[in-house]
Amino acid sequence: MSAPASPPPATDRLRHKTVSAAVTESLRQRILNGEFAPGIQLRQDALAEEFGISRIPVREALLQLEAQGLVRIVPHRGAVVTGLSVEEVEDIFRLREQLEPPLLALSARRFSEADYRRLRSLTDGYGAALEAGQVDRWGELNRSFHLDLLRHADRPRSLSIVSGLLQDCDRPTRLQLSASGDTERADHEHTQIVALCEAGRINDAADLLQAHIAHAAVSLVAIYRQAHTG
Amino acid sequence: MSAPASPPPATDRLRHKTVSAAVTESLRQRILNGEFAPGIQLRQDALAEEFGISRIPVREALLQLEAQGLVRIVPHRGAVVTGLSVEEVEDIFRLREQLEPPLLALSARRFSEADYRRLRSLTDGYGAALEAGQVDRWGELNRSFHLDLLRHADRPRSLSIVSGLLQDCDRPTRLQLSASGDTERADHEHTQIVALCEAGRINDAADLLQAHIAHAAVSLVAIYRQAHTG
DNA sequence: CGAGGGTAGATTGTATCCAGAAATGCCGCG
DNA sequence: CGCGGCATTTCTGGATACAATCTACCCTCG
Repeated sequence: MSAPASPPPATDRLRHKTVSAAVTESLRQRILNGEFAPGIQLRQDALAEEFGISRIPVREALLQLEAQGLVRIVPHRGAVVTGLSVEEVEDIFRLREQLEPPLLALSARRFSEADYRRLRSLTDGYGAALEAGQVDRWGELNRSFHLDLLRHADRPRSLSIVSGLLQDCDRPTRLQLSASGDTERADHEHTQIVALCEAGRINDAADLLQAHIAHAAVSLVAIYRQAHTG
Repeated sequence: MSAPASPPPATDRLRHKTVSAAVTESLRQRILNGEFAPGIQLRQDALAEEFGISRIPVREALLQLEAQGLVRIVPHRGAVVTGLSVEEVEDIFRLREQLEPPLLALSARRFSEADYRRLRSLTDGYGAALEAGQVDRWGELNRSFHLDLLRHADRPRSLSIVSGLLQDCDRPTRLQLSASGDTERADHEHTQIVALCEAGRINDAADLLQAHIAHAAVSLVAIYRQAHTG
C-alpha cells in the first residue's frame, strides 16, 4: 500500500536507526496482533515490495523474528508464522508462575514513589484500554506492567527470559480477551498487587501474583484447547 | 559456489544446508571456545574474506548470534563479543538451580534403557575428555548431558530456556576447568545422578542435581569474581 | 601549545543482480 | 482415468556494487 516514493521521511513515524530494525518491529507487531496468523507463509518479495524496500532488510528482519521464535525459517522454503501448541502455552504459564513471584519479592523492596506512580498509571491505562476495547493496547500494557513489577529484582537474565515469556503470552491472551470476561478480575488483581507491595506485604503480593498468573493460565488454556479441538 | 578454489571444503567439514548456518555455527563455537574474547570487535569484511564468502551470510550469522546473546550489534558500529558480568553468571546459575531439578523429576520417570545407555556414554566421554584435557569437548558433553537428563520432561519452552542457560554457562565454565580441580566431583555427581534415577530415587536425584549446580555456581562465581577484581 | 572543525578512510547498511533449489503444472504412459 | 517423470516457474540464498554513516587523523585557529 501507500507507495512511499520518499526515502528521507525516516520510515514514516518509525524513526528507527536502521530499516531492518523498523521492519522487524513492524512485522513483530503484526504477528502479535494476529494480522499474520500462525501457518501463514511470509514471502520476502511481497514484504519488500509492500515496504518499498529491498529484500535484504526483510531477510534480516525474518532472521531476528526467527530468533525470537515468532517465525520458523526452513532453508529454501521460506518463513512461516509459528503457532503455540497447548503444551507450550501451559509450559509458558508454569514458568511464569515459577519465576515471577520470587522476582517480585526481590524487586518490591526497592520500589520508590516514582515506581508506584508508574505502576498505577499502567493499571489505569489498562482499565481504560479495556473499556475502549483496545485489545492490542492491552497486551503491551500488560507486558509493561509485569516487567515493571520485576524491574528492580536485579536479575538481568531472569528478566530477559520473563520478557520473552510475556511476549509469547501476549498473542494467545488476546484471544482470551475477546472471548472471556475475566479481564476485570485481572485488572483488579493488578491493582491489588501494587497495593500489597506499597503496604509492605510483599509475600502476600508475590502469592497474589502467582494466583493471578494461574488464573490467566486456566482460562486461557481452556479457551485454547476448545479452539483447537473445535 | 563457483569461484573460490574449493567450494565444498569452504566451511571445513561442516556440510550445513546453508552457508549462513555454517558460519553461525563456526562463529558460535569460536566464541564459546574463547578464540573471540569478550570485547573483540568482529568485522564483517574480515570474516567474509576468511571464509571465502560474501558479507551477506556473515551478517545473517551475526544477527543470529546477537539473538543468542553472544554478540551485540550496534548500528553502524559493528558487532562486539559480549561478556557475562558476575551478576549475570549468578543469575544464570540460580535459574538453573530453580528450573532443572523439577524438570528432572518429570523426565526421569520416562527414561528407557536406551536413555540410560546414552547418559552413561556421555558420562564416560566426559571423564575421558577430562583426562585428555579436551576442554572444549567437555563443554559440549556437559551441555548434552544436562539436556539429555531433561529430555523427556515434555516442556518445550523450559528445555529451550535451559539450553540457552547451559550455553552461556559453557563459556565461563571453561575458565573454571583450567583453574580449579573440582571437575572430578562434577563427573562423580553426574554418574551418581544417573544411578539414582535408575534406582527409582527420583527425588534424591533431583536434589543432587540442584546441589550439583550449586557446587558449580559457587566455585565458578568465586573464580569469576577473582578474575574480574584482579 | 591545545582545542575545534573538516576531510579522508574505513566500515556498515541497502539495492540490484545472478544462481540454485523447491513447488507447480503439464504431458505422456500404463 | 490415474500416476509418474519432466519442464517451467517461482522463490529463496548468495554475490557484487553503491550509498550512508561513523571514526580517526590532520590541519587550522585561538
